[in-house]
Amino acid sequence: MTRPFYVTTPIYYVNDVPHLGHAYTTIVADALARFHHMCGDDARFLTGTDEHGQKIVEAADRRGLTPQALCDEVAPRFRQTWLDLGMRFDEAVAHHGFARDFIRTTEPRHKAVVQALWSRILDRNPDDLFLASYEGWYCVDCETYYPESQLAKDPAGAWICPTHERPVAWVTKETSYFFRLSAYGERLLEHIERHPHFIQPEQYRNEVVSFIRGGLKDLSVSRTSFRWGIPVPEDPRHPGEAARHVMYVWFDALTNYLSALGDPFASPAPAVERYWSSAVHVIGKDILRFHAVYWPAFLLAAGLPLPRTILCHGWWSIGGRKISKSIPATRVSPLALAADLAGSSSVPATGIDAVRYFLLRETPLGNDGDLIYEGLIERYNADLANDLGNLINRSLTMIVRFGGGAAGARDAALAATGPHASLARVAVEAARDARMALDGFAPSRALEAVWRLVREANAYIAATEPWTLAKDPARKGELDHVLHTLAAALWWTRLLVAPVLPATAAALDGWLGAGVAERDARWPSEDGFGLDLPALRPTAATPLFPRIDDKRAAALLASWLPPELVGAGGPPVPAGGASPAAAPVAEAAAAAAPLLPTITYDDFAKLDLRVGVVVSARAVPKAKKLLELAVDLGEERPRTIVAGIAEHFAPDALVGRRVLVVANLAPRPLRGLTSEGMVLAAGDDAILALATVDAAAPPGTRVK
RNA sequence: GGCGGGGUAGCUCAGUGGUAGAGCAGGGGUCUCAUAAGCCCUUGGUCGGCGGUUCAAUCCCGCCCCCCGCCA
Repeated sequence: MTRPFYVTTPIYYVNDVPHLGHAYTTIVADALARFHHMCGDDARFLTGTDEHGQKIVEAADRRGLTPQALCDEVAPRFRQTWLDLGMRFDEAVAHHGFARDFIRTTEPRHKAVVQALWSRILDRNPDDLFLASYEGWYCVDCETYYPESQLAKDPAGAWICPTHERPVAWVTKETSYFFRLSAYGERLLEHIERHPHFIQPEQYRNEVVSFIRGGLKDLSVSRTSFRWGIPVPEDPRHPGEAARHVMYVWFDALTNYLSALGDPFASPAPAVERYWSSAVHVIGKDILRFHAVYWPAFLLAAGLPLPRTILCHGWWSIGGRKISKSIPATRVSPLALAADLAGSSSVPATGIDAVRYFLLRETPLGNDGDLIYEGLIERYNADLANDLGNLINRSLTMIVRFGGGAAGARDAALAATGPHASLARVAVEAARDARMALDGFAPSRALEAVWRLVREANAYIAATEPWTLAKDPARKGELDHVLHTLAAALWWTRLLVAPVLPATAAALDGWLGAGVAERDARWPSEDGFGLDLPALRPTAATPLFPRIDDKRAAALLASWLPPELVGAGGPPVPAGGASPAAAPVAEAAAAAAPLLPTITYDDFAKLDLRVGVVVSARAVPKAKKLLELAVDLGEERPRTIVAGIAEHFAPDALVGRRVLVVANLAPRPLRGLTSEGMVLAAGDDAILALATVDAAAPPGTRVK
């Protein structure tokens, strides 16, 4: 009997437009499900949409729709996004080999279980659900009451919710059902104590513990102010009262994890019994408390087992800016980003792989991440284009060219020696380390481990030089072994990257001619390197991850960064503090690099800036970035100036241009030349433009 | 204010009681199967600050500063 592994994402608020934050959570869960399936576990994946609550009613009213009609219209946005990202639902078992489910809280199967859960709590612990009235500030978006100490004020002096930057409403004396959360503090602490992996990573565990120790307040779990929710079941203690209430959104929403498995109180309840105790809830840190405190308390009250792990991750920001409605540029569409990255790839779906790779590799799970577009391109080029994509391409080319399309033949004696043995050792370590990392929910570590194999395979090619072997018929056996080993390295790479890079794995299957369906691919066993190859019929590949050259990088950056945010990639904007209304402007201004310390006029006067005219320009041999310029400053002879602008300007394009030169800079030896000054250019890491003058000032003219 | 996490090379991060590592970026070299990719070599750090324990601390203890989070 295989081990069950049940992984869930939060159900997303149905009226949201899917953005990178949603995609991150879902991709983490998806990669874990794929990994566990490959390890032979009985994996199961769940995501869905949260469709009840007052804010849905408001949104529907604005559009003149019924709440249900609105939900039916917009719920497919999420489903389709995950489909577009390669996660099938209907035929999931056929494609991935494991079950995927998409649940909506308006489905009958969900409502029935929520009501059953409520009734069960009422049966077992009637005191845990009681009527009381309350009043206070309420944020519709959070579905939560707040004391004034936790609220902020907008410029007009009105209280607003700090998370949603939206006015809170004063709700008076509404009678509602309360859940006696205060009775569960000790039991929750005990569970957390006994199950060290219940809340991960550990920083969040500590947070929850201290929150519980601070004392738990009873929780309002129903509403009478709107009807768009799951009705509270009849309460014999208060005839007629229950009919006025619908359930508090969190009681409803959290229960999806269970309702997707069927009725937990039915007998038998096969899916619940099989999967529930293995549940891993992947969540963002904003909803930690609901998952690590409220949800387990509900379950305890109902006498149900708790999920295995609450896996909490950080937030992504975009160029240092929190993802928010007020800054549209932060609402990055994962699909649009993937399409941009795919560019001219022969396999467009690898754009999705690139996004998945970046999100999982860039930042350790649990930490906040920041998407800096320059960094995205850098990582894409370095890891995916140069290392992985190029490895795939060059290896298959050689297998086809030098091996006639056969994957060669293994030579056991040779395999135990030199670079052959070394590659095998690294492969085994990569498989083991990546497995341990993913078992421990550390995808960034796992990818790091896998890339040790990718690099070693590139080094293996350099060490064995198949092109040299191919010239000497006497070394045919050695060549065959090298090609076989390369095929083995590709095969293992294909397996190890598959949880994160499914499209890459599929493309490799095609090129390798491996007759193994995705659903049957298994995580490599530790002693199988070179021995576990399926029958292969390799064919030539085409570039999977085409390198993004400077020109395309500039175009992509220009399209990603709207004009008002150009300069992003600088220091993050300080969180909080600034008043929400003023935030966009303040953030745009703050995006520029911080100023250097103030200098005096005397400091400035030490600079001798001159207008120069470029007389000639040529690339400095063997230097990527350097141009050797001859610049006329009106002196006896032109200055030689070595400038690091070769990646952005062709030599010919510079001749005749007026530039600004620091003329009294101490000469500096560079590449066997002596640079006698410095050309001013705009841009920090990436040069954007040369500084110049707007009229034909003669060479040597002082600038101040 | 309380609690927690963190402050290590330009960037993103590992790490250990014996005076530090990886990837990227930078510099040099080199092969040609390959996406001007790869491979090899290499420059960078008083491991936030000050004390203490120790033969020895970046790692242990105390105080302080800064950042982030949760709570009040």
